[in-house]
This record gives sequence, structure tokens and C-alpha cells, in this order.
Amino acid sequence: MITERQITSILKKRGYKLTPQRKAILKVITQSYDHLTPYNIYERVHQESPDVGLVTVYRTLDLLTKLGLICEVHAEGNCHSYLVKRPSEQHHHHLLCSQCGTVVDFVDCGVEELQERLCQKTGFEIHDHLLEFVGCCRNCQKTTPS
Amino acid sequence: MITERQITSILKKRGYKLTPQRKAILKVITQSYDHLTPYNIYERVHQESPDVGLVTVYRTLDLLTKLGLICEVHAEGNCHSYLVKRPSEQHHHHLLCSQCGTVVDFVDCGVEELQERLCQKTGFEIHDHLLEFVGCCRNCQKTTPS
DNA sequence: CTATAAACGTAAACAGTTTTCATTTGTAGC
DNA sequence: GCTACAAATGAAAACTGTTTACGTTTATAG
Repeated sequence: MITERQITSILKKRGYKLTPQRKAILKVITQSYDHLTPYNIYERVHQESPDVGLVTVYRTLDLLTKLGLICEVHAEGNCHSYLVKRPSEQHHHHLLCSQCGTVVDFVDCGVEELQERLCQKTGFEIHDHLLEFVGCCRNCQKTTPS
Repeated sequence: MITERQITSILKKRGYKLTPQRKAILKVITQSYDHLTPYNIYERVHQESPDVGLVTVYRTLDLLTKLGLICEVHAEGNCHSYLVKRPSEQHHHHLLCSQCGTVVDFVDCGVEELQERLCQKTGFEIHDHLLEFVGCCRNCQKTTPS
């Protein structure tokens, strides 16, 4: 996981100010293993720092997106859920727990072969792909043995 | 592609009424090879049948979702884009053209192996996955040679 | 042809996100 | 440490996409 400190240093380098609000938001999202909606983040930040507004959460998410520091999570209904990127993993995908929201990264998706096959068959030039797995993590299996 | 007629017959069987509005909406979405947003559908339907409202489009999409006759498309920003299911393909995925929106289905995603590996490694029970490819179709490659 | 429940359109409500604008604040330069 | 200024913020309003409420219309079984 990228640490709060690392992001802080990136912001500084790029000339962005280090406000207490941004620090509070960064703390929340870097310390979470879940994917969080803007409102989720707002709630958590608000507990510790009630002076931070929802609008600032949106603005900070925009900034982090622009800097490429967060990724979206699509599966599980909500399409606007965010997650701090782990370091040095340019190409990676997510495995989500549908109960607790925990996200695990994985790197070797191995779809290149399939992609090549599809290009051949369809004549498409393929630029990108989206891959997510959804399941139940080890912890949640204990609590809800289905 | 499932035909208008096939869906019509499913609706009848399940006791839903065959209103002119539903017929107009079905005509549009069964005849499109793109993924369409509710508003896209509304626009197209509206041209032919100006008496059909946007709310009815939403209601019809709900119905088709409930009956499992349409699927969502996630990649490409808009997460509320829909597409009629092709027949008899229970498990399939999509390849999208980012220029014209055309969607091609493919069946053999071959991620079972990866899924098994992830289960072993993480202890997750994996229930589902989301896989989409995005690229440029043969036609659009001609018009925009990049 | 009739009765009835389902479906419809319009308008209003709602949720999530973005914009506006006046005020506050982090930081570079002194 | 002060100062000046652009950047960032909060509160309120605006916007967009979606859902709900409700009185009216209509497809269909009998």
C-alpha cells in the first residue's frame, strides 16, 4: 500500500498544498483495505475531523485520480468506489470480498493469450481490459458459513 | 441476438402486457449493436414514438433486468449502459469498441485457472468475475488510422 | 363488451456530484 | 516571524441521473 507519507511527498513535489483536510482524507484512504465511496470516506474523515466537508472529499479524489494514485472498483453494484493504489504495480487487478469490502490485488492476470485470440478473430485492436473477481474472504467465511 | 419476437413471447408467458411503448423500446435495443444508456434509448425511441417517456424506459429496463434479458457494460466510464443478451450464452463477456460502442460477445474466457490459483493463494471463495475488453473495431480503424 | 389490474405520463422527490463564490490558509520569499 | 498571493475550503445552489407518487389510460381475460 502506498503510505500517507509517500502521497504527501508526491503532492509537495507537484506543488499542491498540504492542508489538514487532505491529510485527514489521505489517512483514511491509505489505512483502509476496503474500497470506499466518496460518502464512506466523508463519514470516516468526519468522525475525526468534523470540519472536513463532502465537497473536499470529492475534490481530493479528483486530485488523486489526476495524479494516478487511486483506482476505481466496478463490480458489486457501486461503480464509484475507490482504493489507493499499491506501489509499483502498474498493471494489476482486484479481488473483492462482497461481505466486508476487502480488496486484494493480483498482478499476473494472464489474459494476453485470450486478448490475442480475440484480436485475430474479431479484427479489433484491443487497448485495455477490466477484470475483477468477487467472492468471500477467509474471515467472512467464518462469520457466515453458507 | 435475442429477437424482439423472442422477448415479446417471454413477456407474454410471464404475464406482462405488450404495450406499444414496450414494443418500441424492445425494437430499439434489440436492433442495436451498441451498449446504450437509458437516455440513449429514450432518444432513439422518442424519434419514432414521441409518446414514450424516459420513465417508461427506466421501468422497461428494470423489467428486462428482472427477467435476465439484458446485461450491463462497465468499462468506458459509463457504468449504466445496457445491452440485450444474445441467446443461449449463459456465461459470456464483452469486447467493446470505444469509438462506435459496438459490442462483441465472447464465451470462452478461460479465467478458471487464474481463479483457482487466486483461491489457493488468498483463501477466498470466488463466486463471480467481471471481464471486459476495450479497443477499436475493424471499421473504426479505417476511419481513424492512429 | 366489460371489468380490472397493469402500465403509463407528468410532476415532484431524491441521491450523487459539480459549480459558484466569498472566506480562509499554506507556503514561498523576504 | 511577516507578508502577499494563489490555492484550497465550506456552504449553498445548481445539475444530472434515477425513482416515487398519483391520477389516467389501456391491454387482456372472461
